[in-house]
Amino acid sequence: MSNLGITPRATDYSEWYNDLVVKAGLADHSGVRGCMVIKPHGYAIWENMQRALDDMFKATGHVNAYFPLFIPKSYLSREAAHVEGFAKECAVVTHYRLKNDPDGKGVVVDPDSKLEEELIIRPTSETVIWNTYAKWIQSYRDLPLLINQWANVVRWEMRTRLFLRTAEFLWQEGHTAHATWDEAEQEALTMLDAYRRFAEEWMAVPVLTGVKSEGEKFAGADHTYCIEALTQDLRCLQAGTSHHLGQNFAKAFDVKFQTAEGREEYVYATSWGVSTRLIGTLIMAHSDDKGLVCPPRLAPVQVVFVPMGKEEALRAATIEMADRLAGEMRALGIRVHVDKRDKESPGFKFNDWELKGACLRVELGPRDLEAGTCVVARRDTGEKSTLSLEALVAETPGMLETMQKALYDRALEFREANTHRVDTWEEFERMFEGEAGPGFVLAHWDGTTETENAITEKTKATIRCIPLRPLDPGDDAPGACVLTGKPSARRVVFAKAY
RNA sequence: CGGGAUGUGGCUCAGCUUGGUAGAGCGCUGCGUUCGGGACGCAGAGGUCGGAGGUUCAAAUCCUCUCAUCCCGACCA
Repeated sequence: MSNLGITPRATDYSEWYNDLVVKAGLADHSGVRGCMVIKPHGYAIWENMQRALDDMFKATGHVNAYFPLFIPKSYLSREAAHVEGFAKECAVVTHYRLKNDPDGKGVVVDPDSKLEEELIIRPTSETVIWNTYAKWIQSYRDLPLLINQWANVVRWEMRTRLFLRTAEFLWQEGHTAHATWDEAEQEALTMLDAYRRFAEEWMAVPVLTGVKSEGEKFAGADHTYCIEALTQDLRCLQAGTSHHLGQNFAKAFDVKFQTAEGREEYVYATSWGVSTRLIGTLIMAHSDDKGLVCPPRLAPVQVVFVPMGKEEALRAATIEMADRLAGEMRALGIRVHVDKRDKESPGFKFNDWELKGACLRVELGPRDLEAGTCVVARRDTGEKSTLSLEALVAETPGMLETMQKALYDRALEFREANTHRVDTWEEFERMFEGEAGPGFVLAHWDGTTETENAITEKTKATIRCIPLRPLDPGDDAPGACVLTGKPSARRVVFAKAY
């Protein structure tokens, strides 16, 4: 009995998160340290995300390609700043052969198979890609080069959380080359905006867009843009990044092109990515103590039918009706499931599908069949309504849209209620006291890394971003740094980060 | 990489102090009764107690080493 249900959020938020991910069948811990198994139900969310994002990339002129998993060690040494960022968490391949253990059972690494040059499992692909682009780019006519890849990457993390931080994760990385600084800048901003739209329109998660401070930016970038989401436990979750790499990688890999005027110049670059972490973001934005609440546009199961009936014949009749209606919904492109399990009671199925995040549940019993009606329950509000069977299919898309919008509105309201403006150090410190985060705290900062570090050391708060647009017109007015009192051009966003 | 904890059927755990040849609940399989908010009865299957050494007539239990996982810190999409 005690293993029914999940830990309530109020009891322990991270236990709740773990329970939800595992019990809703999204992912599981694997036997491999730091790595998770993404289960079919979780992978289905990822597939829906991939489809939507990929369409956005294609619509902005990008094409997909695939680059190697292995990176020769020498490549990584080419761009110094970038190495510094990743060196501590790289998996390294040193041998290429196993042999039977001469002393017993099992296999051992064959010492004779040592690689002359070790291979690094990509923590990100800039180096392989720029090594390749150097061969592809000669003329301004080869630009811009707009390529994306869907891939796995490995960062040897010490502490892992399902979806949020694992040693291996799935993501998408776009890598583009441009003739001018401005064009690369435009690209970085375009993709940032694609991420923002994806978060808002598909995930129903409002995000802040901004630029990272020097300390928080991608090592190797000139500057880094990001989208930042707020979780239910009032922490900040970086959901996507878009980097203007300047000419850093072009210089490191000698990627030059000839301009129309015949001059030789280094190209300008961008890279941008989002990962399976988005699934964690989604969960922490909308879900509740009953389980997953998934925005309809990404939900693997948008509608679930629970047919019921005491006697065999009645049950058969409700199943038949459910199948018919489900067929009509599928024709409209709705993702439907008919739960025909015989051994589970309707009550069990209700709870089970709430756990798994089906958006709408259609209860179909003998009494409904007789009356020509059904009961529809909405996952986010729990609200139940009785609909006629004739109206059901036609009204479903509208109900899904309503829920999609309601989730966004609720999340936005939540963020607004948890965004604070703070002007004194006393108040700032108080906000970050205790375990729970305070949400977003907008405060003035003098712009120096020293102050940023000092604030983080004192409060555990980090600068999540410098907003591109003020959330409130007043946020862009000059003020005095919350710690040092030195001049500040605008408010920046502080939060406790995941 | 530091500090703490835990490894016993698929899952959650008891047994370990005081060594004597392995248990419960859930899940699973079969049959029957059930079915509008987490159903029930009966009958079954399933574990060399994380691994390797050691002590002992005898080890899940005691000792040593090792591996793995989880929590708390430092680091991170």
